[in-house]
Amino acid sequence: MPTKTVMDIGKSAKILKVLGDKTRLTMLKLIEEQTCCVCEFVEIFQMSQPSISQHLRKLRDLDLIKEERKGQWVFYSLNQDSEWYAFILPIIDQLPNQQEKLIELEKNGTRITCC
Amino acid sequence: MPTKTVMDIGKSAKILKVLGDKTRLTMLKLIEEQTCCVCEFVEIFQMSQPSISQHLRKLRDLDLIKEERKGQWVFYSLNQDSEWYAFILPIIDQLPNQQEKLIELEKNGTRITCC
DNA sequence: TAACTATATAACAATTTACTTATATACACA
DNA sequence: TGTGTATATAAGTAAATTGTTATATAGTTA
Repeated sequence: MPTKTVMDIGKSAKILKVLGDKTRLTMLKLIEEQTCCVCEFVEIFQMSQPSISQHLRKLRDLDLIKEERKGQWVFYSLNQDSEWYAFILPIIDQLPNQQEKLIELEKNGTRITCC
Repeated sequence: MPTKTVMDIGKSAKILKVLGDKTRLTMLKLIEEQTCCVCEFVEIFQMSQPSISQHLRKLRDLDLIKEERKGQWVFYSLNQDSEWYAFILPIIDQLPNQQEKLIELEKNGTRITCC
C-alpha cells in the first residue's frame, strides 16, 4: 500500500484531465481487471497504433499504469502501487464494465495474436 | 436523491474533462461546503470576470452546479440533485480543503462586498 | 429615467490536444 | 544476419481550449 499522500489540487486536476478522454478512460476500465496489450487497444478503438501509444504514454507519464514486456508485446495494467491509485479507483469503479469490447475481439478472433 | 443512473463512459469522460482544470476543480471544492458568488471567484483566482463566468458556465452546462440570484449577485453551489453528484462527490471529497482561500479574502476585506 | 454594479456573452488570439503519416527501435525467428 | 511484427517517437495539422478585451444584459439606486 502506498503511503497516504497529501493531495495537491493542481496535480489532481492534471490527473482528471488525463482521465477526461473517452479513449483513455475506457482503457483504464479495461485494464482494471486484466492486462491488455497495445495491439488489442488498436483493435478495440479502431484507431492508429501511434495514437494508442500516445494515449498510453499520457497514462504512463502520470504513473497510473504500468507496462510489462512479454516478447515483442507490451502489456499494460493499472498501477496499483501508484500514489494516485486511491484517487482514481473510486472513479474507475463507477464506470460501466467494458469487457464486452474484449469479448467482441474474441468473437472476431482478433485477440488470438498476442494472448 | 437522484435515481440510480446507468453511467455512460463517454459522458463520464466529459465530466472528468471539465473537472480536469485547476480553476474549475478548486471552484467545486470551494462550493462543496458553502456558496460563493462570482465576484469572490474573481478575487480568489485573480482572473478576469469573463474568464470566471466561462468556467462557471461549463460547470453549469453539465448540471454540476446551480445558481441562485440574490439581487445583483449570483451565488453558485454544488448541485446535489445532479445525476452526476454521486460520481463527482468522491473526487471532490479527496481534494485538500480550499477554505483558506476564502479566509484570505476576509482578511483582505474583499469578501464584504456581496456577503 | 440615468448612472452604477454584477454578471453573461461575443469575438478573437495563443496554446494545447488528439489525431495523422513517416520513421526509429526492440524483439522473434528463419 | 536479414526479414517481419510490435511498439514508440517525431513531425505536422485541424480542432478544441482558455485566456483576453469589448459589449450586452440584469438588477440597484439616486
